[in-house]
Amino acid sequence: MSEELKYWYLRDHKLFWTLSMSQVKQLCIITGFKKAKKGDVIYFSSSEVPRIFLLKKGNIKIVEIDEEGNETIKDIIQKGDLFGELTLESDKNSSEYAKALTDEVIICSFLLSDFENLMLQNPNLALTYTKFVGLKMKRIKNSYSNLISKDAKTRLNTFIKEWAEREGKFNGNKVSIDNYLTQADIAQIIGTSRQTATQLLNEMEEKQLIFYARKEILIDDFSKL
Amino acid sequence: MSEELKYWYLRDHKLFWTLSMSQVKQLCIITGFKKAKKGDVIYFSSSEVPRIFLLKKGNIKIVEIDEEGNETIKDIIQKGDLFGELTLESDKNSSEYAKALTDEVIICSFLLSDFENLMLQNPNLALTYTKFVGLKMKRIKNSYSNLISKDAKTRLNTFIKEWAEREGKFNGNKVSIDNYLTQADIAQIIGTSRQTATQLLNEMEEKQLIFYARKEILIDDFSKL
DNA sequence: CTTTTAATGTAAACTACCCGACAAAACGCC
DNA sequence: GGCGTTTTGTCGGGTAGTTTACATTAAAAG
Repeated sequence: MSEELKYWYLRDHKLFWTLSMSQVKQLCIITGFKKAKKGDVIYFSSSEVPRIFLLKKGNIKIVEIDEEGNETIKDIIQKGDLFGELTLESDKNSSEYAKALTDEVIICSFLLSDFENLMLQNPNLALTYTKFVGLKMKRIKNSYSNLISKDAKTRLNTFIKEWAEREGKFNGNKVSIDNYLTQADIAQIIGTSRQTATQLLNEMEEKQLIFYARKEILIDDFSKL
Repeated sequence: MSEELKYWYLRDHKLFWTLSMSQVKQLCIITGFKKAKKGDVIYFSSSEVPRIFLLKKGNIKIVEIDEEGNETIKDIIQKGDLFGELTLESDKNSSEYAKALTDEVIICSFLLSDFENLMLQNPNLALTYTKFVGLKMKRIKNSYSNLISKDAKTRLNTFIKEWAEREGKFNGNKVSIDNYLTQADIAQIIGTSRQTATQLLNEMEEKQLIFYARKEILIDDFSKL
């Protein structure tokens, strides 16, 4: 990949619009993973040097393994999202890592320390970044409070709706979503067992609300969801 | 309350250590609620002008009411914590508000816009603040992922442990916590019904792990929890 | 085109938890 | 000190969702 292109990836992001080209170059991007296969582990939060990552292409999930070996999905990252040491504070005792959900994944990364320096020079960046983190927090809060108070059916429903809104291709009331998740993934996200997720999905299919396939999900009428 | 004291309340907070006195004065603190009774509503997130609040004394909870009128606890705020428009972005359609949990509550507040200006002048403040918000996000994430993957008993257990660590007075392995929560509050926090919470608390009492009273909770041996 | 592996479907037993209903106790107030 | 209100205690019936266990189907690998 050309030198210029690497920087362009960053400039492309809303967060860096206020910066000059030379400032962007200060961030000194290092990686550009490619062609990670589905299921590949691509990053550990406990990596030596704290970094911030930017996903340019593909989809990944952030998961955590607890003592008993149970995997919990922390986050789904999509094109354009930042992830990693977003809190500007490295957290040694968390065992989070990222798994590719799609076959082609492109990631930029820069050092946390470089980013901090840049923020000191450019208060506007700091402000934008804080709002950025704040937004992320708000999203997380929302999705979690859904998980707690609603039952599995409602959770699945809101998940599908949000997914469609974020990534679906709309065609009138019909929506098609590029499906890079298995039913097990979906189950994890909405906080239920794989079997219940399957049942609920089939239930929705019987009601002609959605049509689930491994590669694609079709919504017949978004307003009916 | 004396003018100087108001500013002192802010200077006292870690977040503002890097600021000069005159800078703190720019924030132009306005309120200082006092003697709110338990259960009193003291703040609406949808207030006219976006603000950030600082709790100087007492304890409050942030709750949200959904369409059906169900109350969900969003956060427990204690002495020294910031709350309000932390994301630097006002959110009109959220119906959050704060309720006093203790009888004496003192709150400082300043305008979001003043704070933003100050951050632009002082990048270091911006950096510290971002870390602050980040930390909050991490805490929220943790407590929520607990809610999802663990059962009620474990949830109660971790809640009590964390509570003790944050606020308990340790005396060897014995801990005493100043209890400003009802069992119904605790139930809300750990995401279960009041009855289940009562049962579990009594169960722990039978096992001599804790001794619950309305004003105080005693832990016989913290390491046994 | 066949084999292997991963993903989906289905069913029954089991259980943690919710919900309603009511009793007892503790606290605040006149 | 008595009285209303809030908080806590207790009991079952009902159910959503887990778990185990296995069948089937779709996709990848050879």
